[in-house]
Amino acid sequence: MKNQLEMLRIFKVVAESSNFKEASVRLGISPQSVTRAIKELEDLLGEPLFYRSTRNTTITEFGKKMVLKSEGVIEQVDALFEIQKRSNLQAAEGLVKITMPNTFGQQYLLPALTGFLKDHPGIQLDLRFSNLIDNVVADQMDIGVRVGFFSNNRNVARRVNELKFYIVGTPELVARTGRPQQVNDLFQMPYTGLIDQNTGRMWPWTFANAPDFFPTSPKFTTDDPEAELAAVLTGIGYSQLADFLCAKYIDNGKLVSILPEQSPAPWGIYVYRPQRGPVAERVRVVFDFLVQTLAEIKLDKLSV
Amino acid sequence: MKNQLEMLRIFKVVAESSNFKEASVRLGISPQSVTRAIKELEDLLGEPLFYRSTRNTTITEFGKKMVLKSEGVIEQVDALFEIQKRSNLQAAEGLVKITMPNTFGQQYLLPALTGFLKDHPGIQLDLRFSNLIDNVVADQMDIGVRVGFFSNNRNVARRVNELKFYIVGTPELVARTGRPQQVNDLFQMPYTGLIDQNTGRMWPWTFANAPDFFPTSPKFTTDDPEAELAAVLTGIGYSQLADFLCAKYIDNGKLVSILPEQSPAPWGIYVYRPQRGPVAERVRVVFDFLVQTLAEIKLDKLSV
DNA sequence: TTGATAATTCCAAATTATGGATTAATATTG
DNA sequence: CAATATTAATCCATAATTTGGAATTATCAA
Repeated sequence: MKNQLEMLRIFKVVAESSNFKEASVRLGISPQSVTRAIKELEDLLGEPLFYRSTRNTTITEFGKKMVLKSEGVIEQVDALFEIQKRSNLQAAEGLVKITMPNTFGQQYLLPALTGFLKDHPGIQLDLRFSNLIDNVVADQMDIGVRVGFFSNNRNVARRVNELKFYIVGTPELVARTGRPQQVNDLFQMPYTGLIDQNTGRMWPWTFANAPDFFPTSPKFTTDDPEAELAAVLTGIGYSQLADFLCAKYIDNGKLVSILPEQSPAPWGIYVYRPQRGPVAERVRVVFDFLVQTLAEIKLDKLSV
Repeated sequence: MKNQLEMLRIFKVVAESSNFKEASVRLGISPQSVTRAIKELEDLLGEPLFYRSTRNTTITEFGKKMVLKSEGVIEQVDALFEIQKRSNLQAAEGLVKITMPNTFGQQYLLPALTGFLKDHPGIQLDLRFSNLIDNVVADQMDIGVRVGFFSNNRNVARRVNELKFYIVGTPELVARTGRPQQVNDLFQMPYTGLIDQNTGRMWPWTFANAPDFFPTSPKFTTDDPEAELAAVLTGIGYSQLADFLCAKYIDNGKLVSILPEQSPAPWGIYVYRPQRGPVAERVRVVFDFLVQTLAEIKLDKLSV
């Protein structure tokens, strides 16, 4: 395989697929070609891109980094070759509706998007902040940003970043209760709970090497992550919080990270849009901007 | 010409040359290929890149713009593919994921690996302790340590040490039951059993010159080797234990080794890693360290 | 244990790229 | 003004590369 760019294109699709076979169908080529392209790429890069057996294919950490870079390069090349088409098309203008999580959206996306609007005077945005996954609303949206997982293949989804979770408490709290040495210790100490607005039930705490914990008797309960953060900062109890909420407090010493080695697998941050029909230019522009922006954000300022 | 990137590379050199012939010399290809590449590029872009006659070639305004963009893209692609050259030159660094057995790993590997980390500040380790052989997890690991056998030839496995097994009991127990003189005597006496987490079934006892024994009515059952050791130390019953668990107790007289001449063939301790694809330097370094370390460990302090 | 499916390897066939020979065009020179 | 020299373009046989069917191996599920 002499064609570096083609290898990257194949790699990108494989990374978005759950296995080589699926990728080969999407690409309209044989699975053999996929195998060869990935192998060639791995040889060139000197590092594996996928952990794979005949029944399982998962991307490596290195692979994840490479996808983002590859996508950038591919987009640029395609942009080069579509210059004449672009000028033919209508300019990006019109209304774009986006749904996103409350806290995360207002903290990270709102500032970026207002900046974006200055560069794209023809575009209007309609932002809906909600932690609820409401399909009726979602179906009327052009773009969505969500944390967690999708089981929905009507969408084109891009995993653009990830959220880590930390168990945290104030230094005073730690002094009072003693530092928990293992996961089980936590459940004897005061803690706060967060309601999942979708189900009305408590969010479980998850760990790398311990079963999920469903808070049964929290000192404080809310359905708003920021409120929970505020409560934790007062020293009411321990909590498992997303890095974008608590990282800065860990850095400045207001909070202490407990049992960091028990951090669960990080959650994905996804940008998605409905797959129906051709994509309007204005939607594509905003979508690409969000993907770009979110991929670059450093949510976790901690030095691990 | 299918290779967009190659076309851009040729275009770039032509733009820097005064004519196609010169470019062909610089590129080490024939002038025909240059002609074709530029023609193809112009067809794709829908616009001429050079004004040319047989005696003169000058770049168009459109061509000038394209050179700049092409150079950007080419640099990015090259940067992508030069990652490995840098990392090959540099010291090993990055994340290495290792899976290992609970007890054995924490007792022998954890101390060694934490020491290793001090000498290799660039390396991060992700250690997963499990007695389960879970392929889904295992496939995402860079290195594994296991006791026993492999049926899997996708791995590069090194047998680095071995585990011996002893039938042991407390001196009090021996005094109470009388010292077993042959294997069959054991089965009439109290004993403990260990569950194989992979199968949910009892581990058989094995002997040099007697058939395997499947504990049918143990006084005490667990799936954790350390718990079984603790039970045996209380004098509940006899057990067949790995040397790294019981050797020191035999030495200090807390346990007595029964029928040592019936010890089964020792089990291998293996360090392995997936065979596919190239091996990252950081993985190689840790792998070699583990092989080295494990080969040197004296698990059995007994003088046989 | 069997059946089904995915990844990989091998290899012959199909496709694509290559450059020598030729042709066409045009500036320079005698 | 014609002869000469030089270069781009075209044609085409050959070389090189890519492709996917068939066979192999591995793994999971029933």
